Amino acid sequence: MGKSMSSLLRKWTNLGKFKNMYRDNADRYGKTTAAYGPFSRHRYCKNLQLCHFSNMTFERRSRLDDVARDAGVSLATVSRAMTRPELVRATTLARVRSSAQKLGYIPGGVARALVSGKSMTVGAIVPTLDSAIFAKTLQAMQSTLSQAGYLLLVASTNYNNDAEVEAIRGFLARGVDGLFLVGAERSRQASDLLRNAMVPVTLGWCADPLFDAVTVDNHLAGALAARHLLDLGHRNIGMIAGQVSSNDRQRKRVEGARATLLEYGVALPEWLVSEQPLTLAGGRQGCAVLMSAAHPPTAIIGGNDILAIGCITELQLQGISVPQGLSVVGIDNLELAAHVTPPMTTIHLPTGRIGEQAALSLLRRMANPGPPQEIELPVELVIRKSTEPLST
Amino acid sequence: MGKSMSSLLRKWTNLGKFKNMYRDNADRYGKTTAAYGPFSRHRYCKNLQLCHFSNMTFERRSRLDDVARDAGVSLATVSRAMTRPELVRATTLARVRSSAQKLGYIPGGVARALVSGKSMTVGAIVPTLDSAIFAKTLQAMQSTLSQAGYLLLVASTNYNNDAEVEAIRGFLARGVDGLFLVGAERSRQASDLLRNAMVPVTLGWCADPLFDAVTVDNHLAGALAARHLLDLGHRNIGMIAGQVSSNDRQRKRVEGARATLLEYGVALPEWLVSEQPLTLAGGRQGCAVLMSAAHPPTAIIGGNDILAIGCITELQLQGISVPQGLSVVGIDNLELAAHVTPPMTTIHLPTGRIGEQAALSLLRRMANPGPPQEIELPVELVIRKSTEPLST
DNA sequence: GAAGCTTATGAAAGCGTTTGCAGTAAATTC
DNA sequence: GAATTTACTGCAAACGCTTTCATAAGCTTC
Repeated sequence: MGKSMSSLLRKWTNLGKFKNMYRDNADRYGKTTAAYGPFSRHRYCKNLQLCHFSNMTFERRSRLDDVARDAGVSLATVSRAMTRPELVRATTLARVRSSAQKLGYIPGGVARALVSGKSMTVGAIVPTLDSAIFAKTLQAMQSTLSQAGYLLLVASTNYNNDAEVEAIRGFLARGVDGLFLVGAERSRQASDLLRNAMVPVTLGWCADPLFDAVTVDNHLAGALAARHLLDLGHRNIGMIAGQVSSNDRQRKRVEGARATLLEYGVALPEWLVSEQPLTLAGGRQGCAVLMSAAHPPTAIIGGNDILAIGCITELQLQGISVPQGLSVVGIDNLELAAHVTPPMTTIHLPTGRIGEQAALSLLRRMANPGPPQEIELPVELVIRKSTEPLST
Repeated sequence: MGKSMSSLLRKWTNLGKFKNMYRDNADRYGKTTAAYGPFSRHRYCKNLQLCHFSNMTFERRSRLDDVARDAGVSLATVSRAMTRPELVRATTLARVRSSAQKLGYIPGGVARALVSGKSMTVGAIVPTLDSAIFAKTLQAMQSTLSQAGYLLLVASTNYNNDAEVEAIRGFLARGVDGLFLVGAERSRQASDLLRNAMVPVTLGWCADPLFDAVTVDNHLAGALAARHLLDLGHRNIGMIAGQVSSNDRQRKRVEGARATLLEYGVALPEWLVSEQPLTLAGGRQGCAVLMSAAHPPTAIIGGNDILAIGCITELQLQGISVPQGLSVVGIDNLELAAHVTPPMTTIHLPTGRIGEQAALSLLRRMANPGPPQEIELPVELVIRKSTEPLST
């Protein structure tokens, strides 16, 4: 109806024949909108909103102009009162604040983000949230960021590169102000996205010359574990690790161990490295594999604590006591490592500090641009009761 | 300089005396903006952006109108091509898509959120990320949400009510489309905020008639643990729990255990309940406290698995073997519970499913409003090796 | 081949903030 | 008390999209 009416109108006024009549159109839009006002999407919904837990409609959230009206000032003044109170007179400020309080005003971060270009959120992409390591890192990160008024968006990839690309794209689309990622290896597509992101990126655990990074020396962690066992006299050492082809942290740890062993003339052949999922079950499975070899090792390095603890469990089940029958050393120093029986020797990685430092790095870089910077955090051997000298 | 110039101008033209000269002002703004164009904030920065890792300036991220120009269509058409491709002609669509690809266009979610009122993010607030339970829940949640195109914002409260209020406010300010919270108890301020939020809220673990919830029967979990020990003949039972005054989950578990014991005429007095931080160390400490009593219990219930595992560790250290010397039962059924020595009897809580169901609940409620709904997930006793009949 | 439908496209009006500039009230100076 | 400076406040543009309405372009149909 409305449509044919307006096409009739078009004929009558013969407007269709004119070009460059944008102003004219605008005028008509003005009138039309006013006429259709109450029925147009925006006008109609503008002051009402459906309540999600009762199907009733309520008044919408209050905006800057509601507060302005209530306080009898302009919207701009309210905005300034909110963000730069030193610019408004004390009496006005008080009036605005009490109005805001009264109306339960909550600033609209979305609009704010649009105009300022800052969303006050950073995104973190980790392989999985369901891991003590990443959980601890994210906890530290979130806590540091929130002190600076930033919120943390999280995504997990399940160690899948395509999921990572999707997550990056999603975060970029949401306009995050910074990005945290684990490891330095990723698909070409992901790298391209990051390089063109124009958003600070900080990597965790491993470094890439293109980005900021908070790292630990994974190679050294492996080396330290190996050296400890060598020092105890072990010469037949096995390792249970994650999938080295897709996990640069695990790969470097294996390489570090291998290189150190080699210094002592001890080989770490493929068949003494069992690649397993990074779970307790994986640790047990890896242990079973290694122990079923012709010459089972006298000591085992876990690529992380979870693998090492799984390994200890399996050994105990097989009736092999730790450390008398076999020494086990882990990497990470989870809280758990100190509380298993026997308390586990492991390489301490400052997991929480990685998150904290990554947050600080992001915060710094958001404030001042500059060349990429790597912060390397120290790793350290923690000797407990799961390792002992080789009994001859 | 500019200022005094313009006040001089004001005098000369005597404009100051006229009221309602907004149109006039607008005209002058128009000219002024055009004249100052290249020096005004927006114009100046509009096409350049500082690169965070090199101090160089690059071209800004491409926008809808860049793609439009490249494809030779209007901005509106590009928008439609992105979000409702069925509305544009196939050939146009292809042209737009290739332009978008070429320019590396990433949609601006912030603007999108502003106009649509949907930010495609949901917020989750948990006591801490650094806990296997919440980590697992969030992992499941994130994974379910991301399938629906939603992103997850997280915050942690460290069991602090004020932090929770801040987090809620922050999330609301960012315009989250849904909110997930743990437990049903919170400060008055937080409740008010949630009630007026006009955003779906889903609670986890405990229910509140005002909101949707995905719960487990914490009372039953405690009861099941107690009944299991009673069935095994134990009559002197202790419990290590979190702080019941501020943690409704833990409190209900204690209450459930106590009620069930009472059915058998067994009391659970205050001195047999040790409140501890929810850590392994807390579990050990709680165990030490209980075992130092005049009549130490013959069985202990852990308010969660972490406490129970800490408890087992402490017992082993004290030379008490589990289950021969003392039975221990946990609550949660973490992956770890099956892998400690001895494998631990515990109450299975569907931790991951809580996250998954909470995500689905939020997704449902964002689509259709309705009265609050509670989904209760089953709990179940899992008997392993840490409990055995009371040896008389 | 004119009239009517249907489909594709374009112009511009918002969405709720921040902020540059202009103008006005208040404070200070002479 | 007039003139000048300073402190505050207001208007409107801009942020990058989505969507409404109008029109233009293709189709049918008689």
